[in-house]
Amino acid sequence: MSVASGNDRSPAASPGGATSSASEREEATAHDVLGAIELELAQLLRRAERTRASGAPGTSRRDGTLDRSGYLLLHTLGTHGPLHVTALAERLGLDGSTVTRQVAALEHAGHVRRARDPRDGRAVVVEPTTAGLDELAAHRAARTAVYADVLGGWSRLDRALLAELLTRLNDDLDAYRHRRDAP
Amino acid sequence: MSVASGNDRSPAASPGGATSSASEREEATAHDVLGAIELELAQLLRRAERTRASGAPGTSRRDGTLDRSGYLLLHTLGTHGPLHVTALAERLGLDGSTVTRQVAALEHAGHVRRARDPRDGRAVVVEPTTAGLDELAAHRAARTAVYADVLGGWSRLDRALLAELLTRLNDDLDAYRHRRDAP
DNA sequence: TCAGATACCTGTATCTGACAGATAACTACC
DNA sequence: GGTAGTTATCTGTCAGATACAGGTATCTGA
Repeated sequence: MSVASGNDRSPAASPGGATSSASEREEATAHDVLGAIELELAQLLRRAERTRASGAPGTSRRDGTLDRSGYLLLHTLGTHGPLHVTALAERLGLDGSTVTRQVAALEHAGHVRRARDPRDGRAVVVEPTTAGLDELAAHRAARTAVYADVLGGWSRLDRALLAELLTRLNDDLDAYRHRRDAP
Repeated sequence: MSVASGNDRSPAASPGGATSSASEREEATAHDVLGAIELELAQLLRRAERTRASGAPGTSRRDGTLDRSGYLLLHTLGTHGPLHVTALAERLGLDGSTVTRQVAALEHAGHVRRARDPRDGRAVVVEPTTAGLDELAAHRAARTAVYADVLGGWSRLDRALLAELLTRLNDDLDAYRHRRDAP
């Protein structure tokens, strides 16, 4: 499990020229690490798409269980309490129409309740039902169990590191997105 | 706020083993960490899906550039050399039909070349073209640049840690998938 | 009151992938 | 050789997640 053993002889992209100074060599290394992160993330994401399509880890749906979108939406509601569709979209980083559909699906499954906001006739307050929260907990436990299996060989420290680094990565990706959207 | 303060993240025993009767507390903590990992990954993956749909980081297509699927396929070819469709599907963890279509798209764009295997008339050998490899390198540079921006505030050590942990995570997810498929 | 902003919903399109079935080619065995 | 079974690929069809555009209802301020 050597550190990022980049067994990756991509035909190009090698910073040309024999490196002379240490700083140049360091930059090349930094670049490689970024490339490795980029590649690993791409692979991770594609794998996840495949996983979602088939029924592997925590997926099922159509029988009342949650897919990832529903899971994250419900999780947001469970964490922040009842929210408007717009607020959900904002927190989830999604288009409002997408959230509308996800909420509709969750409502159909009995996981959330929708109600007009009495103080704003345009707005809809989305609130988790008890059944929804139960399903959320069960789903979360199932997903966590999968990761307990996947990460069975990891030390506690490495798991903690992964959790923290992923959190930071998410935060920084979020910041990046905002940086790009705003200006 | 570097995570890797003590640079020994080796699978050594948990530091501060002073906790004696706290096995219950430790289990709860371990569970929380798994839950955090699970949640962060779910968020990461969903974010990526959104990113793909809009045009943010490394997406463009239709003008000869690569989407993520094409990128990974081309990368596999660049790393392993010419491969059959089946071998590609196996390495990418995808259904053969999916690879067929991705290869067709890449061929249309001039990024790969297809040829019947002379030793097996059923098989098709997929090979990257020079243009494809160039595009791969350019694409990879662009994506790497995005991550250089996203991870701009990270220490070199944390980046290296992330790269390693992601690599291990991918490997273990792969192993998990095989464990589930085979038996 | 009326214009504009806001919140949500619906219609439509795209991207990615899977599964099932069709076709062509190879392999074994009699 | 002929026939059956296997394998490699392709094609048809479907589903999920999401975006964008446009529509309707509602609110807000002058």
